[in-house]
Amino acid sequence: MTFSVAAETIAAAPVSIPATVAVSGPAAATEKSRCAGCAARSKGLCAALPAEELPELTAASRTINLLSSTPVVLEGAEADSVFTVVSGMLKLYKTLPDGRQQITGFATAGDVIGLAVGEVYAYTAETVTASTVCRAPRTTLHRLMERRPAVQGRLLAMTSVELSAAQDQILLLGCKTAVERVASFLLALSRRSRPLPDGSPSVFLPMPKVDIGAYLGLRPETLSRVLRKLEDAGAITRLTNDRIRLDDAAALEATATLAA
Amino acid sequence: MTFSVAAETIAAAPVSIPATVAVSGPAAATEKSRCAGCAARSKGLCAALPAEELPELTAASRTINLLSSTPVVLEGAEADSVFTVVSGMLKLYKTLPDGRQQITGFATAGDVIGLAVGEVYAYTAETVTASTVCRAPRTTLHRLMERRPAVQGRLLAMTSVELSAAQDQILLLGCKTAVERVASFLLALSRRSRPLPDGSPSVFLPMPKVDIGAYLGLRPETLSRVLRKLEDAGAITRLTNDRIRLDDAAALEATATLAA
DNA sequence: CGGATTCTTGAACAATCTCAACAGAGGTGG
DNA sequence: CCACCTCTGTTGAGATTGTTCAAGAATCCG
Repeated sequence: MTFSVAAETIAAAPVSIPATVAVSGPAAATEKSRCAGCAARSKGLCAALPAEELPELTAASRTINLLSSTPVVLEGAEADSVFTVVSGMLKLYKTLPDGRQQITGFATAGDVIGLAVGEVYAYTAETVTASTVCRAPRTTLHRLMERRPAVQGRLLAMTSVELSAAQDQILLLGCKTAVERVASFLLALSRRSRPLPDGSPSVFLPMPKVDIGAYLGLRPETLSRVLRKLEDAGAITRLTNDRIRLDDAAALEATATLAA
Repeated sequence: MTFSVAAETIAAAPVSIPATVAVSGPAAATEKSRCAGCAARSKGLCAALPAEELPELTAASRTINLLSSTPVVLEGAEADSVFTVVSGMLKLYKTLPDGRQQITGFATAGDVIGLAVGEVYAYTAETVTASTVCRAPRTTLHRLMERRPAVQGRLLAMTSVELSAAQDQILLLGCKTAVERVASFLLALSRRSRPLPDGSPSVFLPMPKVDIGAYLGLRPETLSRVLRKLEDAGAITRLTNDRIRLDDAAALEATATLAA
């Protein structure tokens, strides 16, 4: 269940977009205001755009609503578009020839997807929940960067942060044990979440356990066992299937072996 | 291999530089020509600099010669300088409180070291062979980027390539077996090396086996066993302790389970 | 040439994975 | 609104991979 957003439809489609509920160009809202009223206006790359650039971007971009489990970019496909996540969550992953998959990250509102070094996408991006993304041609981004150094600067900053996160993940995958990985993961997520009404930190995990495992380099069975262990130790409580409360963040930090 | 971004120069010295063999300011060569004649002039960030920027860079930077096993930047220390590797090889690593180390990459000529997202370095960089690096104040790099969008663009490109490499490493650490990791590593290195006189590809491994292990998420014992296995299988030949010839690159590729 | 470090090899051990079965959650259709 | 079906998640037991510990060999450097 998703719904459409706005209006026009030009939409070239190099990457197939199955399960799309709606593609919207300019329509519902005033064309000129689509970007201005966007939920991601103040995030990611768009935050670096002055208001006067919005009309061109609005004209060049399309908002797309997607159901869950829908691929947005495919590893190896020609990289001609970039996407900004407006809402929802996507998983980014790489696949080995024999089918093994490694999730390199999860993208949420404001994150940019589809930046490629070469001609093709380096990873596949797929929605894990119903999501809204905004597509723009790669050329538009390039033009914008030439004209606005601030955009390039913002992109550099975002890429640097991602690189730093990737190196943390390398540390996690290369050195840490299963429990340490899970504890680190929960803590990292909790820093980006709002605490529960009662003040205790919690994390929202809309993605399936297999995906969390694929992100942490663990099998879902192992993840399940580790979560049980943490729960038995009183460090966490599984409130629902997709929400965990951190009862003892200090204990988690102790077992997470955070970087020095 | 990995790397960092680029650098420029003025020279303050927040990080101690033990074992320095020689620090050279403007002196050996004509001051105005030091950068112009630098071995890294056409590499990394410097490649994006027009000749007219060189004098300022030369004035702001210092060339430093270092023995092996010498730290250049320390994880957690104030990040006020950036370095460009002129020659030699450095290892970049992160350390856990209990001493476990994960090497995130090796830096060679042209690579930039010390770019930080925040106020402090995110990793330690240490020479693995005697090396020459060029130090510049972070502020000089920032000034240069403002004045020359091309420099920022180059930095973005380098960072993007690094990010892509980091994601490949995440795939390697998260999914691959020991043999697959070693085969992938050897192949990756061989792509950047010159083949032997007889035409067969080979790789130069100046770093100790422990470091290769720390890069691949393996113990040195495991690495040793894997190399023996590959040698027994006829895929490689260990010419010397630091040079391996790839006798059957196709077999290595088959066992490397390269990304799709 | 000698001491020390690095590398290699062996054997036992531990962590994680694999396989398999069951339980629970969510969605569908009656 | 409930029953059914399927997919996801959990749990157990055994198999594997890679690690740990320890000793011997090779290499490096002075």
